[in-house]
Amino acid sequence: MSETRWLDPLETRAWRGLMCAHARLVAQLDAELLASSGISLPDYEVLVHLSEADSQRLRMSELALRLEISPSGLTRRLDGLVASGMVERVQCPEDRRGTFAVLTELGAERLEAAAPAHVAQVRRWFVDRLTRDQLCALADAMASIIAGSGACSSSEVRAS
Amino acid sequence: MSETRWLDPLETRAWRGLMCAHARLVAQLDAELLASSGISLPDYEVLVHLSEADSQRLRMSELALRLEISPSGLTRRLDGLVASGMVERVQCPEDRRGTFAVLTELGAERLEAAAPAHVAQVRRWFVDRLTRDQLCALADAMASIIAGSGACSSSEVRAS
DNA sequence: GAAACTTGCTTGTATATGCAACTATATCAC
DNA sequence: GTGATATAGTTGCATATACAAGCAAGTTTC
Repeated sequence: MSETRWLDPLETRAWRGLMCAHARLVAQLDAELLASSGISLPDYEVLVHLSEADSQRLRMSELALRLEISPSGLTRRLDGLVASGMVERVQCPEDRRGTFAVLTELGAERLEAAAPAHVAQVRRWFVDRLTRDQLCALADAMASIIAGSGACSSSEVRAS
Repeated sequence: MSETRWLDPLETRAWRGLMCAHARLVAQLDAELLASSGISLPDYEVLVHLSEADSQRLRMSELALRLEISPSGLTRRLDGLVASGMVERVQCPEDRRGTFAVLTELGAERLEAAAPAHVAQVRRWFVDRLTRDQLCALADAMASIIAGSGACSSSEVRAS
């Protein structure tokens, strides 16, 4: 075992900065989204993915991959969204084990109502703090990390 | 209310990329750390912060700020670390409401044992995927975001 | 210096989220 | 086709984490 190569100051700054910035952004955006539209950030992300999908529906397994959460986590998250009428479960006709999560009319409306304020907050706390070059460098850097990490749900980052 | 200015492709790529890369990194590193040393990533972070502090101790409130978690979350996290003997609680003599979390001998040993493998994994999944320029751009970008967001526990990012 | 307020931490409670086990269906091997 | 295996999703259980309320010790106000 060779001598450990510790992180130098720049590496540390980048690593801790990433963790800290993420925590701040998520806390801020979740709180604001909940206050402005009564939808949590995780729920919002479900709605966004469904709204972008063909026929506004995705298989549970595919949705879990895109959201980076466990299947069981998604089951429970969907329970909540179904209870509030924003999503429906529809059995997949080709594979009767499978279930589609389908965005409802109400879900689409709630999303449409929530989105402008949320996007404005993403701008405020994230996009507007960075130059165009920084955004580009950041996007490339994140793509490298994602490409290096396990099974990349292909559509995760390239989409829209 | 003006027309919503949606995120353009680059902005979206940066934003989603950040969320996705973070999720991947945390999942990967937590699993590996737990497997290699039986310490969870959140616990490891507590140990790191204490090890870097003067006299290997920090007030609960300060530690919670640095870790970006709630006071109650820290109380419970510390309960676990105290139970496993890696941290002690010591009443603050100047302010008897206050408590110091103090790294124990055992905690320092466990941290020292865990650190090399963990740092190697941070290199593997994060540092090594980026060029020096990317690391620098990332560190600066994250610093801008953190500076823009609420009360920055001053030491969070500049330290080490 | 006592009442009102603030601060530091913990505890009650609610919600979230993952792993492992389970059920149901599909696919493969022969 | 029947048994073995694999896959999709859900559920039991354990753990995590936050908010709000509570308690104890400082601080301020008068």
